[in-house]
Amino acid sequence: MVTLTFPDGASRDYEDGITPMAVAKSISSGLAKKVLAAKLNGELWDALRPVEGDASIELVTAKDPEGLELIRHDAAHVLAEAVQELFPGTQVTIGPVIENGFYYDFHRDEPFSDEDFAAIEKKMRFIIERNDKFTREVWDRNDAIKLFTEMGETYKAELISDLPEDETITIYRQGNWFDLCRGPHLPSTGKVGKAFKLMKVAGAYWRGDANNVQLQRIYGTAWATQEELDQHLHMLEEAEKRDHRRLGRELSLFHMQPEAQGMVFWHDNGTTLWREVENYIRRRLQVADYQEIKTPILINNQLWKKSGHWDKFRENMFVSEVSHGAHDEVHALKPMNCPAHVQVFNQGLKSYRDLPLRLAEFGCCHRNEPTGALHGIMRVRGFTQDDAHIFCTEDQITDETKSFIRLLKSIYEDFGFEDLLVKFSDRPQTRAGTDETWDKSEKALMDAVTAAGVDVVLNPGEGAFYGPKLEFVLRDAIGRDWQCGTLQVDFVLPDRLGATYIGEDDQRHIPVMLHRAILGSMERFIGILIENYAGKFPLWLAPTQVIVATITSEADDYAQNVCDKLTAAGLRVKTDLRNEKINYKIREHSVGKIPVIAVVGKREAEEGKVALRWLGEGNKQQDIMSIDEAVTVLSQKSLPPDLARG
RNA sequence: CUGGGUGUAGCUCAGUGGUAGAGCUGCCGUUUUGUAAACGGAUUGUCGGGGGUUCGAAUCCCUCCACCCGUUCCA
Repeated sequence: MVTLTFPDGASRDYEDGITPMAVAKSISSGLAKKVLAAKLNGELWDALRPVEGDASIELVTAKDPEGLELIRHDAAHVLAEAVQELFPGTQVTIGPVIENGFYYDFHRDEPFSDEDFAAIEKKMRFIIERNDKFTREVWDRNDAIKLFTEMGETYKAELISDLPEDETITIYRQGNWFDLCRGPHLPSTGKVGKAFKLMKVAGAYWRGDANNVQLQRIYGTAWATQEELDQHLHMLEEAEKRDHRRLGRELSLFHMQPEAQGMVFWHDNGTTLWREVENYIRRRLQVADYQEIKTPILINNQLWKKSGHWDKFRENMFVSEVSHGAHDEVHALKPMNCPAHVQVFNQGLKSYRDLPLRLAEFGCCHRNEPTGALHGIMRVRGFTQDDAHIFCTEDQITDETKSFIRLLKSIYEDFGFEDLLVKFSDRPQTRAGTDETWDKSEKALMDAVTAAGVDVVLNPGEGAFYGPKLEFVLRDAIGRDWQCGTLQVDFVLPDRLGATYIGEDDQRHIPVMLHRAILGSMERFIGILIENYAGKFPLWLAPTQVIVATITSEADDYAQNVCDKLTAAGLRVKTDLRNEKINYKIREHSVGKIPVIAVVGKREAEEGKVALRWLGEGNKQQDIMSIDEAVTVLSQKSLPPDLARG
């Protein structure tokens, strides 16, 4: 007899060896059809595996996150079986569940291609149709290794030998096919359903190590229902439509070309966007008591040797060698701004009264990233950081961090990002500084985030070698995460570069340096803005805010007059006097994502009015008003959020 | 860095050994237009670069480059 307790607190007795499936049947046949697995005392359990003793039980269906994971996991198994049937000689390795789906890594000499997908999917559907039961078998370790070795499945055999001694080795069977697997699984392949799709094939290393052989990874997505699959595919389409590379071209924001790989040619529109973002940050920093500076891009390698970059970062730096008659000089483009900022700090004697000293720069950095790492304007070789270094005492770390987080959150919110994830990375294996220093700086940082009321996710051992760091990740309009801001505590660099201040005790002390960025890089952040807004920028950011479009050429002079008045009020305005129908102009500028179209025809010209049409899905509403009113309304609405707050 | 894919007009793409194409954009003309595409016309090319095979190459082979998707790394 076993006693099972249900989530509602009720408990029932069942005979020994009862399965969760049988439990479900005892409740209702409808539930029995839906049940995929169970949670026994919180542990996921096969629906067909007998219960071992008293437990709390929770039945898992496709509606539960765990149920969806099982569907994806089993889809991976079905994929593996299908592939092995269609491509004999292919070895299986691992096939985990990932966000939105699953993948399976195979070893096969010939490449898979997208064209194989149709056949594989067909075979998968066949296996699912067949509805084979998943059965769990516990194996002796050596027997299992022998089994897989004899089958030629060397990867599986290797996996088993590397499992901890006390681990139970389980094999799951589906029909004639089986796989090493911890489980649990669905009752049968049929429960995987039809809402799956193979997405792409890519290379991946065995155990993620580039020194190992390369495997072929087939990615798939799987969902509980067809609707969810469709929704997911739709989201992907939406992401493609928002792709900043596409919008960058369509809206003429920027372009890139092979002669300057990983560097951006900003066009007029993109530059306007940049300038608005930069000016906004500049205003925020000014209020937050930062000083803005500008330091050289090209610096002699003597400094990089002192800072340690020449040792640690040389392969990522662009180096310039120039011959000056007899002697050569070696310079490098700065990959970071910090050493240069210390040089500014070092000018003149600093007192403790000068601290905290916050030096900010829109610093243009270059890093020689591998080609494969580049991606549009999100990951480039030449980028501008909204960088700053706060020189302070150890006691000031907490307060500085607190006010930094407050500033960062407020800035993200102004751009429409409400969701923020903060990662806390503590001491790495190889590090500089004593344990006491690390204890102190980690505590100061942690106290600060707690005081700022932010939850953090621990990222153990991922800190910089010179100190712990915070990483700020924001979530965009379609649910994607982007790492932008960062704050790093540094006890090393100020020491190396000889930064000191005179303390209250009249002695020289070494300041702590906080490296911090909010947007991260202007390029990436603007890329994120493009995708987040899908090119439909809020009025204050829009490269062109208003188009004055005429209905007939009789209104040309009047349109120019309207344009002049709006421009004089500081708005970014263009006229469209072309010999085209108003329908044509409205469509074109709507597609061009211009926020406001000011339509003027004979009527408006006679009455001294404008008809404002706001960008929006199927928005036909227009506001008719005098020119002066339009100036007032548009000036008000185009204020950046910080200025709008007054 | 490694695996796969792609590279043809400004954009999206067709063209698999025999005279380089379509749609959209742009340009010119007609149309003076009332809220998401008026009509007509002409033009548009180192077929990613280089080399090779062939009577003949966008097409086959070699090589280099860039981009895309993964992996990795990061701002």
